[in-house]
Amino acid sequence: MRDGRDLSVIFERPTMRDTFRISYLANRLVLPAYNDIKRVYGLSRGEYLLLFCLSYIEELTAQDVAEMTGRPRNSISRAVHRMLDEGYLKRSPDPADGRQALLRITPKGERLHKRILPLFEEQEAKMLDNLTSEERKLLDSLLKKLVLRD
Amino acid sequence: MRDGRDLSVIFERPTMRDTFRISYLANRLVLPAYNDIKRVYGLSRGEYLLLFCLSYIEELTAQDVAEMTGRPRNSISRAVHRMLDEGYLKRSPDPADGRQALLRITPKGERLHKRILPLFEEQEAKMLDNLTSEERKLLDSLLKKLVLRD
DNA sequence: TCAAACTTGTTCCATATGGAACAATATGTC
DNA sequence: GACATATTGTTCCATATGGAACAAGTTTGA
Repeated sequence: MRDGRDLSVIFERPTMRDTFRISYLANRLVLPAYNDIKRVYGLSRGEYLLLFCLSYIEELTAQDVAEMTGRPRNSISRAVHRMLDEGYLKRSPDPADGRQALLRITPKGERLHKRILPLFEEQEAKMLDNLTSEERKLLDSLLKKLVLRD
Repeated sequence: MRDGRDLSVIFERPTMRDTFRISYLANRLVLPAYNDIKRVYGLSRGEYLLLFCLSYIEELTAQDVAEMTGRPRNSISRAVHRMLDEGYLKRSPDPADGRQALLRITPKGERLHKRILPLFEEQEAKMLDNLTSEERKLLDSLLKKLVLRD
């Protein structure tokens, strides 16, 4: 930045304040980790999101993951194929519905996920480290209300 | 989603909870509006961000915008050229530093921005509409702390 | 029961995107 | 003053990304 100009006034805009702040935070939280993941493990965002979702919910369809993450279905589809090839996921046809398939993470996938998680946790910790524990609880409950909204 | 399965448990993960929530909210807040902007006005995200920043701070360099938004410099550079061509921006060399140029929004750019803003405001209002005004104030102050952190 | 409407996952394609290298200018240091 | 270092904006390029159309399967409803 040239001389001492303070660009952070952008966060004080009268409208779109929360939108811009949240979007900015998301970038800061997530992009450095995705870059590392790409560089070190060769995974794209969609591929990582698969690991992420399946590490917490054991069985999901591609469509489920698309809904949970807000990514388009074709991105997820592409990612599923990559991850199957690499042996991080396995897939079985759903006996109850011939259109869809059930995805699960493999032990190899779980090991990968365990190595990746700290990258995000580090960013999150950095972001939160000037909040008191009270404030963190507040933030947590407010965010929860927002995400469960729709 | 197949039958009544509740995918929202993903928001209760023990780690990366805030990261995932913030990232999810950012997607929901911002992607629909960017799609509309692309479809209706033909502007990409980078192009819109230029309007956004320059509608609030009257004079900025491309580098300033890159820092404020967290986007890479080449994306901004590309956007600047498009917006100059369309007449939404004007640029003048910085007399004090031959490397950089000073950007300003034109009246045409301002009119465009005024038409676009409601798209975002609508999303933001929708997101916030189940928070009380107390909670909104709290959220506002917490987000402020977070964005000013680094 | 059967056709229309919808859903899932996929492929194709056009475009958005960001890293790396570069030229021009500025700054620092001796 | 001059050489090494840093910064700005740019171009080039390889890749990520998402929309649209599609095939296969499922649901709906007369």
